[in-house]
Amino acid sequence: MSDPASGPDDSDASARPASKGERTRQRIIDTALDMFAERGYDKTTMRAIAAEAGVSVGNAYYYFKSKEHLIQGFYEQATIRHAELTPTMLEGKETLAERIEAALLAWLDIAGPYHAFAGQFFRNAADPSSPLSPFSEDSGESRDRDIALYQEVLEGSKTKVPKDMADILPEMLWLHQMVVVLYWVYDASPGQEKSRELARRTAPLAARVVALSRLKILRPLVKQGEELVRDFLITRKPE
Amino acid sequence: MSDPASGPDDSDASARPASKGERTRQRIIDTALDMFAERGYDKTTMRAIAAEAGVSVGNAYYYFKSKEHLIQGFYEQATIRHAELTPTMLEGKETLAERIEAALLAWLDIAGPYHAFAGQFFRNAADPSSPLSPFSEDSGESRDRDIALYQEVLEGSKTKVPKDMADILPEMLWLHQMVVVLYWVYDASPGQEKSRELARRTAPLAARVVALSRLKILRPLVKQGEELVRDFLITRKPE
DNA sequence: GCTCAGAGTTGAACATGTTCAACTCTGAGC
DNA sequence: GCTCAGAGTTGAACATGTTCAACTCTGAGC
Repeated sequence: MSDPASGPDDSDASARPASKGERTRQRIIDTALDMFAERGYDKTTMRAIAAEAGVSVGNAYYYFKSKEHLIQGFYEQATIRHAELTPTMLEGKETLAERIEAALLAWLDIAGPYHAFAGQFFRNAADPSSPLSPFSEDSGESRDRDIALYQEVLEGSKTKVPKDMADILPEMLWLHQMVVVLYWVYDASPGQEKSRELARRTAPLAARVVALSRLKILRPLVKQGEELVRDFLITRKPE
Repeated sequence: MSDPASGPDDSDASARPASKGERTRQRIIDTALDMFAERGYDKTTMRAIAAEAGVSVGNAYYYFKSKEHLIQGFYEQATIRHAELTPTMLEGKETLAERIEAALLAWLDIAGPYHAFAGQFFRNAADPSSPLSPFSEDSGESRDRDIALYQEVLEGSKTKVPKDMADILPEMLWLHQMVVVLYWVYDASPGQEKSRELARRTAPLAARVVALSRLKILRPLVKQGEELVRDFLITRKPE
């Protein structure tokens, strides 16, 4: 049962001299992502990846349960870099709109090189039965990292947030990002410029919605929306 | 170039004695959907479908470019039945909230039996490079049918709709449906009861948003949201 | 009724993801 | 330094989606 292929050693980038296994694993995923970016997911066979990485096909399967699981490496790597890159871009930005925009653009910067195989990537994201979906248990770590980032986006801003919404706002902003990412996946414009435009135009809107949420007339609406998110979204990951 | 496998004869259910080809095609898709619903998408091999339908594997590929294209048959069939079923369910319903809810629940009723392989279905929906995505050219007919349905939902209601929003509202309600469908795909609750609850709770919210959109304070927000949808969503399908 | 272009059909061959029994290497424990 | 459990690795065998050259059938046009 013990799910051998989920990765013999999944641990963080601690010290540890990186066992032989860890190095092999890293070599396989690096090779795979390079090849995906270069010639696309479908065009890259497991045999080719194995050959290029200097291992046998079977060995690749020792570390990654399936070809699709290699994609999770992309998601993981992307959120890690997103978490690294965003704080720098947030510096000096004080309005919520600017900060949201910065976080979104940072993501687009990072994901850019992989746009070519993004479709294939999202194929998995949309399949709940596979453990690769951003909503799945397996992706929990990556997703949480990204949600935490939006908490930072919020906390550093001057915008006052209604107390009872503070908890779920990061989740909602993360959802907003998911929408942008979804658009990006479909974006055929050169350099995915339209996605960047979407981020730029959508960020102040999101910020304004947050600000307006304090209005009396909107109170019941906001309240219900909040409950909705709480009941239907957060429930999903029991701790 | 002429894309032979997209279906030698795609025409509507007109009279016409149904050529041999049409019948074969129908037999294949019927068999496939049955088997998908029964044992799942992955577990159903093309060989099995062909055998069960009484044709050769190659013949199945004559009618459907790939296994995934069989899934488009599902989407098509679902929207056709949705368009048939909803009007009955709308009868006597006058408030916008009730009507939206009815349309959503109708969809859930229809899709219910296929929930088991919905994940696999959405895998395609999320891949823009494949022509199966609901946003793609190929799915245009099905999607438009569904959007038209929401126009009916709106028109039959008593709620007054701001003139400048009338055009895009059906699209927005369709997007709303997409969100519910997306949730449904991930829904692991027995009988997908949570999705129905989501539809029920979300319908009045959507209706209220439509109603509130006339408020002066919200005017700029609504205006921008509308432009956003127009610029980023409707652009997609040039005519 | 005959002809023939093209629709319809076949199944073996191919491409590629995945599994598995067998082997080799590593490093903790003595 | 020896031992051995278990990590790491192999490649042939397998499963299944897809292609394609060859064949057969159909029905419009004469």
